Amino acid sequence: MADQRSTRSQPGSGGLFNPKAQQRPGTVAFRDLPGGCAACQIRELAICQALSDEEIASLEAILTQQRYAPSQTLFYEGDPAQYVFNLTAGTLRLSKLLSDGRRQITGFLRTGDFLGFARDDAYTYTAEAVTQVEVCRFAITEFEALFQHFPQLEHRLLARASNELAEAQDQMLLLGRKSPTEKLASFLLRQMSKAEKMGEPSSPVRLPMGRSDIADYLGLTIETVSRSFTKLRKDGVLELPDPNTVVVRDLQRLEDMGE
Amino acid sequence: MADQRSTRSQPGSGGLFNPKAQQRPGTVAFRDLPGGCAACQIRELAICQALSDEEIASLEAILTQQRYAPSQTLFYEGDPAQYVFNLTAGTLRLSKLLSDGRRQITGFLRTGDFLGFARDDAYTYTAEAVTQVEVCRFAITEFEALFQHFPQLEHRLLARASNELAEAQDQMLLLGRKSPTEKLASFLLRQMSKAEKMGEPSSPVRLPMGRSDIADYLGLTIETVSRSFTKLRKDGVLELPDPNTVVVRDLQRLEDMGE
DNA sequence: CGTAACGTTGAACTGTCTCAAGATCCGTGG
DNA sequence: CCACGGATCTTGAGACAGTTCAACGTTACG
Repeated sequence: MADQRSTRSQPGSGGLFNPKAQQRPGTVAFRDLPGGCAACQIRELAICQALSDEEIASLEAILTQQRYAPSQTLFYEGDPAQYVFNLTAGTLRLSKLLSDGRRQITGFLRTGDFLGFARDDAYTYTAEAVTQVEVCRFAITEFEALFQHFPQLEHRLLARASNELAEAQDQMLLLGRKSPTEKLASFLLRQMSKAEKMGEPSSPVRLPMGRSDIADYLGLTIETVSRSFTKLRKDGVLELPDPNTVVVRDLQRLEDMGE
Repeated sequence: MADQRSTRSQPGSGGLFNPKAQQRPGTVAFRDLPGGCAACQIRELAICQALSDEEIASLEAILTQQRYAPSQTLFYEGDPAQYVFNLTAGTLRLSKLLSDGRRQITGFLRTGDFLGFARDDAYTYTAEAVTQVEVCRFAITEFEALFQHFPQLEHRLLARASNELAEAQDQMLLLGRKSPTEKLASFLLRQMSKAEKMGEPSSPVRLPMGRSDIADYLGLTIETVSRSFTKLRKDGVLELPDPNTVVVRDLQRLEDMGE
């Protein structure tokens, strides 16, 4: 019934049982962007997209840049929500836990994604770095104050939220009704399309997360994920030079399985 | 893409194979609200909440009221998105289909809920009436035009979207990691809290949807849903005077099972 | 070179689904 | 008023997909 051994403690993790967790060890606030937002590479991807100079300046005035090492936590489910974030580099996972340790990952975030909105002033999920991560961090109160003057910002957030909602519904269909192989195929297709959207090649897909993260994202065990990879490989749909690199050999068949 | 037929034809259904389906048989545009929005009972629940008189007037100018009979369809997944809706009475189900007919219900909507935002101008899910339903319908173009003048409206929608997103994540946790009994318990608890929020009694909960809808919402079969109900009943947690009425006998235990 | 984390594979188990039959409720018509 | 048919729900028995438990392989790193 329960997937008890939900692993979680990882090396270098600034987790609950690390006495220094409060200090977010390894987290660094830094300023290494000469020219500021104006020179930001990912402006086009993020909420900053198509904002006026005045708006950008207002955002820039209240942001702090931060770095997180792999498996470090940005915040825990239930923490009082103080900040919102814009991911400028790396991959993040959002997850929720049941009291016995079963975990569900609700999404992987990439460069350009936005996170942090909460309900009743508490985060409803945990956010952890999968890879090395860089974010722009804003105090929620300051961020929301900008809405008054820049409705465009809120408009952009609503568009993003609608999109996330549609993705969440796709994921519900996946979790509730797809077989393990279908789940994995859908997952890989989505990773590919996201990579493509960022100008990366879509065929040798690089998966930054491990099998355990994939399992908890797809509602499976790591063994079933591994077996599904093996099945797709034996069927000639994929090649796996290493566990984190997927070469698609037969896109048509992958698509047939995914939808 | 959508497999329209998917078992689900129900008596009185205005489905695809009904020759009059294009006309939405039984759908009635009506005006039976003397006094208009000003007199609307559910203003406090809906997006209209706390809008100025001017804003309400603008909304009222572009709205059409409509009625749908049980199992009638408001729109199908993939339809070009022309309208957004505010549900003023009854219960609605949102669902997505796989090509072979497997269905996932992504949510049940109640009085006061808002629906219709789409991606790329097409609806991403199907919306059907569970009970008799009444809605206020707005043309999307006209509705969005209001954002320019009334940012408050967009603010309200963002708040709703954030909330829906949090609920969607709860549902992912449910679908991916909970056992059938836990799923049913969580479902009942949520129905109870929603009923309570609308001033209805929380203990004899009325479930407007059938077992098949519950199954497709929880990612189970109807048989497993039925067996889970039976289990909760035999354990003394519930009573079931009839299949659509749930009396909670042991709330503590229900809560323990749900989370 | 040894150890630990991660991934893969195998064998057995078990929970959920599938298939099938019976029970219940409701509207309709004899 | 009661019999009938259809839809929905419940219950049972058996099959099977995915999990659990366990061992082994691989890679990275001190």
